[in-house]
Amino acid sequence: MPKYMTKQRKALLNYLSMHADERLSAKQIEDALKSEGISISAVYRNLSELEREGKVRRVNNSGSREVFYQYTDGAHCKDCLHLSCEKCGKTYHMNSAVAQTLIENLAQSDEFTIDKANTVLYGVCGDCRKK
Amino acid sequence: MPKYMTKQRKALLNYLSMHADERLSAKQIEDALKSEGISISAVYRNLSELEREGKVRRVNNSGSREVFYQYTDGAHCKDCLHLSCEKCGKTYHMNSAVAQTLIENLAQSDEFTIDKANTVLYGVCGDCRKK
DNA sequence: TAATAATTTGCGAATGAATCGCAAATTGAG
DNA sequence: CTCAATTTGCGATTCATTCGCAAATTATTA
Repeated sequence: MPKYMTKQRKALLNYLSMHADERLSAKQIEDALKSEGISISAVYRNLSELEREGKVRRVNNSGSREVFYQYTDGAHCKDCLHLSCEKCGKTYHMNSAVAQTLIENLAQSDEFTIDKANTVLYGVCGDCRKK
Repeated sequence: MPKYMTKQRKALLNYLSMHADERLSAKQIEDALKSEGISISAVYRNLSELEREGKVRRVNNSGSREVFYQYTDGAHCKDCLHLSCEKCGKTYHMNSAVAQTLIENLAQSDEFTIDKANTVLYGVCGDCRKK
């Protein structure tokens, strides 16, 4: 969709690809790219663009107004539910049979169609639990 | 926790109990109670208070900054996951064996502990699907 | 019921993320 | 290299939420 590959966009894409599946705030990104020379407006504009293209997803903890962005390659995300660790913010991709069963079961018995793209299960991941 | 039962708090509680499990924005509540005489500040303050008491829950769609409040009696919410309809905003309480299995399975195989209080599955409910 | 102390209210100001408008700079095609 | 289209950065704006504080309300005690 973007017509011109500017240095700001290049820097952003580069940074995002280094941090796939992490939850990053706009400010965090701006700070990280400060040295490359990028304004907060450009950060927001490009993130929105990437969101439209389906490469970036906006997320936040339930009930919070604090928004994060996360870059996903997308390839392996077609059919999985997402788990988000409340401690470290990392996203895990779940594509187990159980998840599938849950989704199908809901569709049939409860007549509720899960929107996989927008559903995130919150909790604490194994790594963080051990600490 | 509140010491004094003011008319504003009474009006708010009354309104909320009439709309249990619905997602209401602060503005929506303010508008509805305008005639009773309540300021937006009082709406926010009392909602926060109720949230601290566990009677109100803040929610929003993933990635959105738009916050809603929903009143829950809480009694039947101990062990269920929540389904939220993206069309009508209604919340459904799911306590099926499948959900339980999903949660236990994640805990064991993936070592991910679901935070039931903060997890909402998004999708479309049966009623809205039919339309 | 009147007096009093504590709490809560409403207002207006302050905050902070995100968006907008626009002139200036950058990009890439020819 | 030239030029039109696109993107940038800045500053102003919006909008939900929070804050500070004086004034009003509440409940208690006499």
